[in-house]
Amino acid sequence: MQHALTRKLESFEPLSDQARWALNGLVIKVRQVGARQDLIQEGDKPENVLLILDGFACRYKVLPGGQRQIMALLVPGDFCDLNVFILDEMDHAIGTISTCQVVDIPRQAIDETATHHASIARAFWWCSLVDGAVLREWLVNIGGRLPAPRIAHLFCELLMRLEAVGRVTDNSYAFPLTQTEIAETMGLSDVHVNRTWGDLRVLGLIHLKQRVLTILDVERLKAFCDFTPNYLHLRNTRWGERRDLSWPGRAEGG
Amino acid sequence: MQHALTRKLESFEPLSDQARWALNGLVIKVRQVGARQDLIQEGDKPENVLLILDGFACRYKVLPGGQRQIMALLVPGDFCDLNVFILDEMDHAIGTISTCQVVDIPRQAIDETATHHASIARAFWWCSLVDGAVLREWLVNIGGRLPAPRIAHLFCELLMRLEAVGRVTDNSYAFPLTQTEIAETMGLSDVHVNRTWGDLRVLGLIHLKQRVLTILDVERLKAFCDFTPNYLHLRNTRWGERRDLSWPGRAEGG
DNA sequence: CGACTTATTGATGCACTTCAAGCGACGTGG
DNA sequence: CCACGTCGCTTGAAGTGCATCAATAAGTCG
Repeated sequence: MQHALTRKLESFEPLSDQARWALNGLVIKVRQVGARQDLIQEGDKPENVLLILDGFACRYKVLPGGQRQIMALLVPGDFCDLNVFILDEMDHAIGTISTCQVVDIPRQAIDETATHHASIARAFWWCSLVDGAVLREWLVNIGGRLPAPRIAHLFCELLMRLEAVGRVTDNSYAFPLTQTEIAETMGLSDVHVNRTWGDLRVLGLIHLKQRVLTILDVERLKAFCDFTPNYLHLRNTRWGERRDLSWPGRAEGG
Repeated sequence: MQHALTRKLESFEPLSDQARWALNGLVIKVRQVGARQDLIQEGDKPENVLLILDGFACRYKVLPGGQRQIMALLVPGDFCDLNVFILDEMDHAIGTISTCQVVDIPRQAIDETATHHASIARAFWWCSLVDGAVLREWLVNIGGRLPAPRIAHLFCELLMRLEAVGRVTDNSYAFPLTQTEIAETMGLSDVHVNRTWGDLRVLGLIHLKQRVLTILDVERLKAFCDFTPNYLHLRNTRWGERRDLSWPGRAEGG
């Protein structure tokens, strides 16, 4: 079975067998990390690139008041930082939310793979750009949307991102965040997240049981929060419009 | 006089004369754009990279309710999008705030310059990474800080970013944003921005006159909003800690 | 089973939004 | 040259959405 990274990259553009094989070559040294552990701390200077193979992690900063702000959720197939080594040191921390399977990929291996496979280099670029786009959408979400659609938007986004890596069945996916952690990502109090959550439940939009979230009515949830998936730039999935780019045989260096 | 881009890149690492010369070669086809004009619209597929040489611009999205959310401020030396052409189309718009001088740089020219000058390629990478870091800090700002420190933080960040491109004198810089535009970046109402602004003024922290903002007490303003400049990853300016890389005589062309 | 974390609910208060009106600066046209 | 419109800033008043504090219930892990 192909792992999350390959699936994700192929939601951008198809890969040759050689490219897929090269990607598999990156995934050695898998390790298991428990929930709520730091993978990287602020001030670190990581030499390896981290890849999340399974589980949820997050980027976060802690404000002087002690409150934590989560800035991004990392799901299977997501890189922690493809090119941090250019910077002097990490300006934020990365921690697990659930138990995670993490891969340490030497910087050199990334570079070499990208050099030998133009399609992978392009796909890595695409990852970085989409990460930025997601971040911008989060800013819009927090800055501009009311609490209920704000939370709903997160659920919609995760539905699509997890779908792209094969982690969704029947509009359900594993959702390990506590309400407090949702509050930390959404700039709300945990109490208010709870009440808003209740509203969404009453509206018949979502259902949560044993850390599995089910979207009861995808279209209604999307309409509820004005979810527009263009910022995820998926084009090769059932959500992304499949464009007629008709790759003329991809010219893949193999 | 060297332009903003060169200055900015040199706040990351020093450049050779050849590299500086190559950068100058990118800056042809300068055009003037009036205030409050769109440079790029959502859905566009730009072929050129835009560089802001002078003035303020912003990234923004418009929510269905009609409200605008500004997601980033672009100041002299900032690229609009170094690598958008990998994506299918723009997921947000870019518009000017003040009158701007903009350069259209063909994608090919960017690629060639980066290929021939490793230091420039690295510096371009650094630009992208810092853009992301700024975006994350904005998320923390909007999600976690109260209105007064939130606005103060913006002023601190602009002070340093503009300082890096030589647009600050005596802790003053041109500040063309209206209070409504500040509100649109901060996720606040314009009325509340006005009141909060008044608070900052009463505290003796800032002073605005004829679109020139003066930070009256930089250290106090920084302390007020817990400003930590590490996320800007400057190391070659008077703010960034100068690391003992021992450049043999700054090679400051001037 | 007992300790601890997570979810839920109530009560209280204030920070922020919204609506609304007035003011100064600026530009335009009669 | 002054009347007028527009735009940005300022201030007031009113309502409420969200945070905070607090206590209980439900779930989870040893």
